[in-house]
Amino acid sequence: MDKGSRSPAMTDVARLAGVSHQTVSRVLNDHPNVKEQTRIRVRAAIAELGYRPNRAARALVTGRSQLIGVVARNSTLFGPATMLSEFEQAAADAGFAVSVGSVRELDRSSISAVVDRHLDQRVAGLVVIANTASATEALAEIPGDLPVVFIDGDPDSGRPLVTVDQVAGARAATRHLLDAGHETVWHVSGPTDWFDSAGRIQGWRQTLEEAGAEVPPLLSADWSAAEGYRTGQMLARMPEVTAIFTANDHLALGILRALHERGRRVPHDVSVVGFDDVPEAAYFIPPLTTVRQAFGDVARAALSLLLGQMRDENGTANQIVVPPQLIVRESAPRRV
Amino acid sequence: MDKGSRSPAMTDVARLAGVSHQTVSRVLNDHPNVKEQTRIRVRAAIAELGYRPNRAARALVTGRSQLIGVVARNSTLFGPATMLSEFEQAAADAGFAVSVGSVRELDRSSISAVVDRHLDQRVAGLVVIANTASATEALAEIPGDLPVVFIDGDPDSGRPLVTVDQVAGARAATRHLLDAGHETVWHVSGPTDWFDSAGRIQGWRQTLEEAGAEVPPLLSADWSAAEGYRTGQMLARMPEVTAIFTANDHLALGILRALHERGRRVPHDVSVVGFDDVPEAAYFIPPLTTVRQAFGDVARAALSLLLGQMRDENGTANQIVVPPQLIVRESAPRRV
DNA sequence: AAAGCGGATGTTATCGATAACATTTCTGGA
DNA sequence: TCCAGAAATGTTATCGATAACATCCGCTTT
Repeated sequence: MDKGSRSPAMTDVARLAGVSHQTVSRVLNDHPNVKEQTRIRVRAAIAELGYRPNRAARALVTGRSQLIGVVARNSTLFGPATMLSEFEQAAADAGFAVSVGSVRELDRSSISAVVDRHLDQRVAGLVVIANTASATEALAEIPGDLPVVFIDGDPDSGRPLVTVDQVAGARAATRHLLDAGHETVWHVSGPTDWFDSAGRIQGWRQTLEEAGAEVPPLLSADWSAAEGYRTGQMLARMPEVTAIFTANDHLALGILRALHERGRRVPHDVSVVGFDDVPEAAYFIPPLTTVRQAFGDVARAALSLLLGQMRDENGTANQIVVPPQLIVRESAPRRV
Repeated sequence: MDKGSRSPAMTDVARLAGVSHQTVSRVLNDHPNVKEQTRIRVRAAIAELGYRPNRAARALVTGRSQLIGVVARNSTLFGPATMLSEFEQAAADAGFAVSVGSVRELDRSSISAVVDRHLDQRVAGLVVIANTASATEALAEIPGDLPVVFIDGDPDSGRPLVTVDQVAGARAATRHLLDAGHETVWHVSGPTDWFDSAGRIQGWRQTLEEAGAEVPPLLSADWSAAEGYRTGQMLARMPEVTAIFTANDHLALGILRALHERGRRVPHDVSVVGFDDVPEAAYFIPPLTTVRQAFGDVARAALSLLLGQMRDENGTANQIVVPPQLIVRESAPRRV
């Protein structure tokens, strides 16, 4: 429709509808005091011209844009990538655009730079996927009046936060292995400075202690299949290891291969449970028992917390915990 | 530093530096006609106040923001997720923010909606990750004067495009298997409406024909391990199948499991080559020979094309093709 | 019938930057 | 020494929306 030189502005709509631009603004923002008839006329003019409000102008005068900034680690890890994608969908449905700002490392200065970039844009709110404690420190950079929600952050910070219940997930995994008859369960964790890792370690340890089982030494790794493999080579040589719970599915993959190479059969000799339920986990050899995280739910919860903060000024620090779900497959059946 | 009520504006800087706000603007935009001494004074004032330009104001007056929109399928597939992440990094280094707009399906109306959202934001340019032909149609929605770069789009469109050389990758994979002594190579492709799939099919078929090898029926699937498994169950029962080239690593994973279940050894009985080189491919059972795509290079190339278009108006439709690399591992060694 | 009131609408100021034009200050030759 | 022309800087208009205030109108109330 915009055959003209530039796209129509509010005054163009106003002229066509025979009202002032302010009335157009009122219609757009659903102000109560507009006569129904006028509203209809304005709407018609908007449609006819194909008018769309200039967000830059709005942002300039209100000091706030219809933009939500996301701070995430530059990562192709399944969790964060899925989270971002889900969040964008949810935000779009609510009329918000999402600006991503990824960082290579979650250190103070990188985060500070990304937050600054977002502040430049006058984002209406910020979502921080803060897997590590170092990310939480970057709090200081964020102005107090800007709505912020953390995903996977520090549960004790008292800040609005959405997270998967890592402890419960780890408990379910460990419990499952104990119930299947194993004397104890070994755990290969993610990096210990990640909150996710910490929660999973805690759940694993608690469950063992409650069951009176011996707690084996903690093996910590990064999240990669490579480190899983390396750790697996060691575990494969230890006949007393019959049950392994890993902090994610890719670690489990590496371990499965190491066990396979050493001739230790899964689940006959060793049972393995992962975490995440990546789409291909069902096709590992053997199919992986794992803990599924509802990333979509987390993303939607984060958005709703954020929108809540943006509405009421009295942002009662709210925390939402999403329960995980154990998916049982062959690598760790109910009974060996 | 901003203890005051609101963040400092250009006039505040101007007052402190003892110049007009226009001179501040000139310093910010690197205009040539500013005395060195003045420039220094302004820079000092900027630093002292912690001033940062208001992008909304700039966007309003120039009609264009420092924002690049990305249109992508809502996807946690390794390729697209990596691409987005890499692109954001590159854009940030160049001073641009990235707004993501993901769609569930790459159909005309979804894309149109996302493009509209981006236009609302007055994006300075658009990157479309257009894996399928249907995405290309959405061209029509994009104003002619907006810089656009396609990633993985239609090579014949004549539009600026960056893509991995799928044909070359498939040729290398197929060639590798033929050189290892296989009579022919079976191919499990991705969805046939994806450009990636089409290129890989073409490279596979060409190589077989040139070698005088029989071309087996094409097996097409989606990108999932699940379909790889299903297809693999069929292939595993066919003794004449000794070499399989799959369109991505997850398909290969499913096939590996199916072969394993049927007792067909890899690579002794059957060789398998994937595509993508996901980080965990080296830890499949056995480690997967695959074709690595340099997503980082693609992202940076896309950005540079886009910036080029934004500078010169005469956007000579440029196309960049990034070569892939064959990574040889155990699933398909050089000699069986 | 006049006053008062609230609903509906219009007018003007404003946000913070760049664009366009105006003005002042340097230069280097004639 | 003076002047043209360029370099450096300043002034004012502008982008397109919302905020704040002003006005108009119709209705109730006394």
